[in-house]
Amino acid sequence: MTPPNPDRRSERARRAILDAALELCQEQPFAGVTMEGIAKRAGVGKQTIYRWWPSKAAILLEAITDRGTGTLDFPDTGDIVADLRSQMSEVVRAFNDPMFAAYNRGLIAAAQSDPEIAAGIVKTIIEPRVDLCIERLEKAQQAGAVRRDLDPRDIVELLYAPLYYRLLLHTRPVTPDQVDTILKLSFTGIEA
Amino acid sequence: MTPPNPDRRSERARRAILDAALELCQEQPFAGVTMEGIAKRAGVGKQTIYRWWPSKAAILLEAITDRGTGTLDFPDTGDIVADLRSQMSEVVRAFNDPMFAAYNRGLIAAAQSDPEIAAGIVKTIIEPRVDLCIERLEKAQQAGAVRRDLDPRDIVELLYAPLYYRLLLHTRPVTPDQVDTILKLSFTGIEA
DNA sequence: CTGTCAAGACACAACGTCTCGTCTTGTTGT
DNA sequence: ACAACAAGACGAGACGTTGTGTCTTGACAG
Repeated sequence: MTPPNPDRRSERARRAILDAALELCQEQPFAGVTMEGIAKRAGVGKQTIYRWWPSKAAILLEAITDRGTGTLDFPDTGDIVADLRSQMSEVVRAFNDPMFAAYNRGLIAAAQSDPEIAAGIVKTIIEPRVDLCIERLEKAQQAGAVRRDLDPRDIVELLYAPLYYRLLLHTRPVTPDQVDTILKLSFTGIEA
Repeated sequence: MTPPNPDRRSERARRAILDAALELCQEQPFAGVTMEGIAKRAGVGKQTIYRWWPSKAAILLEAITDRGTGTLDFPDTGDIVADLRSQMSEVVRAFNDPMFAAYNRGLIAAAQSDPEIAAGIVKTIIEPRVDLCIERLEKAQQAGAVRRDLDPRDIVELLYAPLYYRLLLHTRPVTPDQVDTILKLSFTGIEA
């Protein structure tokens, strides 16, 4: 009935819930994690979870953004290709970390039937990183290393989409080699 | 105990189940479809479903491949860019069909926690289409329209991944414009 | 003293297994 | 060829189990 009062919220319970959710996701596929399991592990009443979160995906999303990978920066050595390679390789490394891959796959799967989660993923995970990459690409455009008549947002998509494609469609493993391939194809073009 | 005998399987029940599954997926998100609901709609015992399929995703996968889009061909007018544009636009149209988009999203979401479904999607949906595109690209390479030092499989990924990226990450809507953008970027390259 | 907390009871829904009695299908005996 | 038969898939639904989301209780903290 009456909405909960955030001022009186227990920070201890909140952390316990986020920690428990992350732990359980490491031990089993995201689909197998339950609200009851999280409550049990966290030593918390179910009501306390339902009071603050609408779904387990929402918990995981907050847990991940809370332990924000920290710095979140984009290298700038002056060599755009080298900078992209190092940043994209970071993503490859993350996708090959079983835990991180599980988080991503689980969240994106949940997003397919939950628009709020989809919006949350874009806003808190994707967009900040895309924006950094766009900034770097704009500098490269001004430096004359990248064509100026292209929308940096489209370039980001062209570069990173193939990584997500393999992660989610399970066609081929995501490897460091793929980064080199993507960069070669997208920079010089496929036209003869 | 004893495995079921496919020779004695009722084709009527099989079709009723596939039809019911498709119907229900059109009426609600895939996550809301249940085995019991399918059985009810199909006028079928639950055991009959569990005897032949391991999960609802497996049913949907078979239902889709059964109503195979039929022809499944890749145009060849001699103009590789025009051919790619028309075929990719077909994918865009499919992704914008609410029903088809729901199927795809639901299946791919299920694939994130079910390796068999993932393998099934790749084998029966993705791969045949990728192979056709590869064939067409190889012709274009021989005709001198596309660089010969590139693996056609990588090119297919570069072209189609951005479509799936938007479909699954929900960043921007999948539009016909996107096809033009992808073709422009990937053919001429982003390097200045 | 008001509202969150931990704990768990509660009704509900779907799961996957099972048990019926019926119907279909392929085999066998005449 | 054709009936009688056995094997097994069928529709229906009961069953125990599990997770859902809400509600109740008493303790405790702001």
